[in-house]
Amino acid sequence: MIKSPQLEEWTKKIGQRLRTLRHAQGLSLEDLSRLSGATAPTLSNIERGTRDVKLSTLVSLTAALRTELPLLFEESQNTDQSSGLPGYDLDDD
Amino acid sequence: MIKSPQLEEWTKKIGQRLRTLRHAQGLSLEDLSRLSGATAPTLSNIERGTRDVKLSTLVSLTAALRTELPLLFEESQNTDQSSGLPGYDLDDD
DNA sequence: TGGGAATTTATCATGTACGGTAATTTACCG
DNA sequence: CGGTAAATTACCGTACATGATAAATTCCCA
Repeated sequence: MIKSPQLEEWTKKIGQRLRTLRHAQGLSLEDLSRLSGATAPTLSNIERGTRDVKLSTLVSLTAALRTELPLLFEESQNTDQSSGLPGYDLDDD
Repeated sequence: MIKSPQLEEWTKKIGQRLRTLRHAQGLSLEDLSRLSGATAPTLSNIERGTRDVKLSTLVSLTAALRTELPLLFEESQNTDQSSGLPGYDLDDD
């Protein structure tokens, strides 16, 4: 895979946003793994921007994080759903 | 690949937008193939929404179409650069 | 500072996106 | 209609995203 600067920018930006969203909800990689179906190592790679991620993966991750896909691409956004969320019930799998 | 309704929505929406953008610039699949590096069959599949496309592909396509990646994901947008474009010079590759 | 949780890294297997190419079908325009 | 361009479909081969799992590393807090 030839990695253009453009692609690198996006993979990093998207990864950071996913991690921010996950942390904002107090989820570990394993938590999100359970919620999304992606394995923890895969999530780690994606959040660090080392993967050429597929659309299907982004869709399932945004669903698991209860956010919208376009949020990952918006130019300037407030990922700030900082603390008080409706809340995941981690026992409900 | 398990295809959720969500994913299907996005692949179709993105495909349609890409095709609209391409047509708006009077490009054939082969034209865009030359500009983007993706082959014409691949482009055909993506535009018809039959592919779980990778981020790198979307990045190169939006670059070739001289548009921005977030445009593919925006909720309501005007893809309407209908007719009179600055215009590609197909000889300049 | 010690120890468990969280994350990262490392393997291996599998599925599939994508390139390349050719053949077929469809669309368009005289 | 007929013919050419455009698009779709069909193969094959390769690369790599991802799952599954385990090991190593880093984090963090009592």
